[in-house]
Parts: sequence; structure tokens; C-alpha cells
Amino acid sequence: MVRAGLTPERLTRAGAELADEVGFDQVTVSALARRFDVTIASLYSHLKNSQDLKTRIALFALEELADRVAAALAGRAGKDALAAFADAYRDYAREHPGRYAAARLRLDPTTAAASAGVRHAQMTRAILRGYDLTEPDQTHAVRMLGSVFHGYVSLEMGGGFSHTAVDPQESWSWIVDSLDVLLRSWTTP
Amino acid sequence: MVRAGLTPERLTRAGAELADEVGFDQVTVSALARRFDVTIASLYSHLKNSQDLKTRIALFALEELADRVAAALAGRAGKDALAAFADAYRDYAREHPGRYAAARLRLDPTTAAASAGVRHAQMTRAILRGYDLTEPDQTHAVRMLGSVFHGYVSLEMGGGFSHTAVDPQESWSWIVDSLDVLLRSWTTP
DNA sequence: TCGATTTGCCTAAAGCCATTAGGCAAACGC
DNA sequence: GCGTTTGCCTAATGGCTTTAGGCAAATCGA
Repeated sequence: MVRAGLTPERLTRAGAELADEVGFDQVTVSALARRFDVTIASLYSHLKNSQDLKTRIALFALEELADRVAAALAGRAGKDALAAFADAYRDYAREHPGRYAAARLRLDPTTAAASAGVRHAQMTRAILRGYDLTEPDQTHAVRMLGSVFHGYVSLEMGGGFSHTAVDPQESWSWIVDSLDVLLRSWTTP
Repeated sequence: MVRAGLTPERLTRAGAELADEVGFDQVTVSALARRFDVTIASLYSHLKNSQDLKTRIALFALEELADRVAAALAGRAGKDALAAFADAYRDYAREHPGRYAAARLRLDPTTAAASAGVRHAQMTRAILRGYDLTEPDQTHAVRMLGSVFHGYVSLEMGGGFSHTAVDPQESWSWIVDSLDVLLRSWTTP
């Protein structure tokens, strides 16, 4: 019998694709085995268990999203950077809903500290350099930006905005504009 | 054998408690049966299936949260109402993390339209009466408030704010203040 | 190039969860 | 008190996870 050529990396990538197709919480060792046309047990040579698979997908998604955001931020500052960050974030979630959900998986502190989540935090703070806030306002602002972006994307993906005719893209632009105004108001007291 | 006295209502309530203890996605027909000391199959006389149980818990949580928010809003307006709404929301999530997660379950449109989710939307709009915005700004603002509140609570519950020493309560107040300023700035152009 | 070792994938089996079918006994209605 | 309804049970199927143990393919050393 020909070998399938499984590796943790290929499994993770395929798991990410599967997540986008069927939802992150439908990602299962069984479904992944089916996709590679091997038996379930075969995957256990490459993955510790189901949780391990999910964690790998989460780390992969965090990395990919951080790369995108970094690319979007390159050469931008101020409101430009804010909008680029916001769009990179939202676009990723819409293109890859399963991976986005994966990126929100709760990681244990050690894993989280070694993940691309750290880069996300750094980049958020980098945006705020355009508004020179001092601590603890900067931390408050980081939390607010994270809340708005995650919250919006999460509600939008969950269908929470389908009840009104207003174009979600317009709301998104309105919100980004508002955040810019707000941060600038905090800059100049 | 003595009957356990199961009803959909008791099962729903117990399911909500279970959710708070072990997490909403750990709520299972089996676990609930164990809690009532009956066999698993017994529950199927009262619940269509596992999804039905989860939906009932979600509707229950939405109702309970809407009641709390309504009580918090009574007799308040403007920034006062905004802060009361925000706190009611966050406090509920912290007291009842499982129920809060349940309230975020995606419901099919018909169910959603008949749920307390409608009241949530109305109450959010009611708060904005204190800032007289016109459409489509009002819708944008509704979406923004929903995003910030849900996003913050979601990140806080997920441990996303544990890496910094800044008190989450302070960030929360800062954010609510900021939202008030922002909404007022949109009121007077 | 061939034998030994490593490695990859398989079969088998146990446990937990969801769901359905069919049965007996408790509660209720007259 | 008797019949009907209703509640909970036993039994069985199928899916997902995980572990143990085995055979064959790939790789490496002589």
C-alpha cells in the first residue's frame, strides 16, 4: 500500500481548509482522515490528539493573520494604519471563517506566549503610536480596538446584522472613522 | 420506580446551570441525564434532540439577560442608560458565562425573530434616543455598541486581558466614557 | 545491493455521546 | 376500580476519540 505522506504540517493545513468549509468545531480527526483517505488511527502518529490538532490550526491561523496584518500595516501610519488593520482583520475572517474561529481558541498561557498572538498585540500598539497615548490609556485603547474589531466580525459572521438593510461595509467604515476621531480626541486633551 | 418529574423547563434551567459550570459546549444530553439521575433516553421524551436543548438554553438566556437589561435601564437616559446597559451586559456574562455563550448561539431566523433578541435590539436603540442620531447613523451606532460590548466581554472571558496589569474594570469604564463622548459628537455636527 | 532498522499506516478494541424503537408501570380521568 | 395516557427504562445502532499491537514500505549501513 502506498503511503499517504502525512505530516503534522499537511494535516494542520488541511485542517484549516476543513475548518473554513465546515466550521472549526466540526473539525474532527475522523473527518481529516477521510479527507486523506486513510484510517483514523493513522493520524495519531502525527498528532497527539484532537486538541493538539485544534491547537495547531489555531497557531497556524494566528500566524497567517499576523502576516497579513503586518503586510497591510507596512508603510502606513495614523488613520491609514488603523483602517488597514481593521480591513485586514475583517477580510481574513470573511475569507477564512473557520481559521478565524480557530484563532480565537483559548490557548494555555505558555503556548499563547510563544504564538503569533504576541505579534498581534505589538501591531495593535504600533497603530496607537500614531495617536500618542500614554499608559494606561494606551492599554484601554488596545482593548477597545480589539473588542470592536473582534466583536463586529463575530456578530457579522454570526448573522447578527442581517436583520437590517444597512450595508455592513458602511457601518464598518463609519466605525473605523469614529474610532479615529475618538483616538485623536484622546491625544489632544 | 419514582418518577423524576422532568419537564422541558426544568431541563432547560438545569442545562443553563450546567453550562455555567462546565461551559456551554460541554452541555450534553448525557450530562444532563446524569444530573437528574435518569437514563439518557428519558430526556428524549421532553427534548427533540441535543440541538433542541441548546436552543432552549439560548432562548432562556436571552430572555433572562433582556430582563436584566430592562431593569437596569428603567428610569435612566443618556450616559446613565449607556453605562447601565453596558454593566448589565458584562455582569451577566461574568456571573453566567455558560448562559452568555448560549445567548450567542446562532438561531434560525424564525426562532430568532420570536426570541428576546428582538428586545435586545429595541433596548439598544432606546439608549440611542438619548443621542438623537438619524438613520443610517443609528444603525451604525447600534452595531458599534453591540460589537464593543460583545467583543470586550468575549475577550475578557477568554482571558485575553490577563497579560497586562491594567484593571479590566478601568478599561471598561474608559471605553464606556469614550462611547458616550463619541455618540455625543455624532449628535452635534 | 541487500539486510536491518525505522517509520507509516493498518486492524482491533474500548469508551463516550446521540438517537430511535419498543416495553412496562405509574399517574390521571371517569 | 379500570382504562388510557404518559414517563422512564432496556436495548441497539452508529459516530467520534484514543490506545495497543502488527505488517510492510522506506531508509540506511555494510
